[in-house]
Amino acid sequence: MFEKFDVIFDGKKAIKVINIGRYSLVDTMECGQCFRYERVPREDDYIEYMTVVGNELIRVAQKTKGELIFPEITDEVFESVAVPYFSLDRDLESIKKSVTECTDSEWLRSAAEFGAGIAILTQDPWEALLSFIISQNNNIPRIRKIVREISAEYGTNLTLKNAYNSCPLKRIAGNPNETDCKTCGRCYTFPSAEEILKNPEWLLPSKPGFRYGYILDAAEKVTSGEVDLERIKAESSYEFTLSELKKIKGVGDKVASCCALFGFANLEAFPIDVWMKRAIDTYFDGKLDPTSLGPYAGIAQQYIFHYIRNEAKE
DNA sequence: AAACAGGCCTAAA
DNA sequence: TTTAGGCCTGTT
Repeated sequence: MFEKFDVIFDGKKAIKVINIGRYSLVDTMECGQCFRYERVPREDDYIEYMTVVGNELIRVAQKTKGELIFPEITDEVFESVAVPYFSLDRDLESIKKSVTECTDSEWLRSAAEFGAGIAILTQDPWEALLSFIISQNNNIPRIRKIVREISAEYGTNLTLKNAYNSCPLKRIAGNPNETDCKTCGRCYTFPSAEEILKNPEWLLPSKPGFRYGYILDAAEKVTSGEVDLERIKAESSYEFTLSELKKIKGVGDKVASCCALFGFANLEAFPIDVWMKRAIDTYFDGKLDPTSLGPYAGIAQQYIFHYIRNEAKE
């Protein structure tokens, strides 16, 4: 179980968390499970990100694996937002142990060792659903751009609410205009299904292309309750999550399983995309039964995904 | 300039 | 039940 205590960071009160295994902030944020993270440039050797979670702008920094610092966060936001989102309650080491005990593959064991610091975030199901609908036949920079622009179009700017007392992203080189939040789009809340349905044409400037109809169908079915996200969460069954989400046009196995894993915490979900297909062909003789990997097959998937994409780099 | 990007839908075997 | 083409847009 993690421990937390107050520290001074950037001259202000922050919360430091320790005893979270080998938690790696970089690997967790950049393994492709979420799209709204932003790296904040720093002078020192901390790695810092900011991200919008629900109605909160969260900053998080790391210098040493297994330790996290949340600058300027209140205890209330830490407990109610940061702990669940960053899955600080999950024991990464025992998850890794479970995965390695479920396989004979030396390659997968190496992948698990390599990716032991990856935590599966617990994202908002609706935002995850839309993000992965947008992700299809698309690349990550553009996915992130579309999500940002949709947020800026509909959402609320959280900059002023931030105790940082200014935009934490002023230091980000990619921000085209330091004073124009709408153009930057990084500090906005994500719109609800109802909000999108009220002004669907606001989606168009982000150029979602053929995904436009899919987003609309998702918004309609979620608003009407035909796809009941609350109930899916309550049932907490992977099979049920998949079958419900696949009622939405544009949601197939891959998008549904990503949403199950990253939005509904169905940790046995095993999304198979082109990268996974390649990995299975190359390292598992073309066949790998996800259920054989146990209750944390989804984390195994992340190990594999992360390993094939980064193995050569380190 | 053609192919591809962390898919899915539809039509046709 | 499986397979090929097409799809918006942007980048290489």
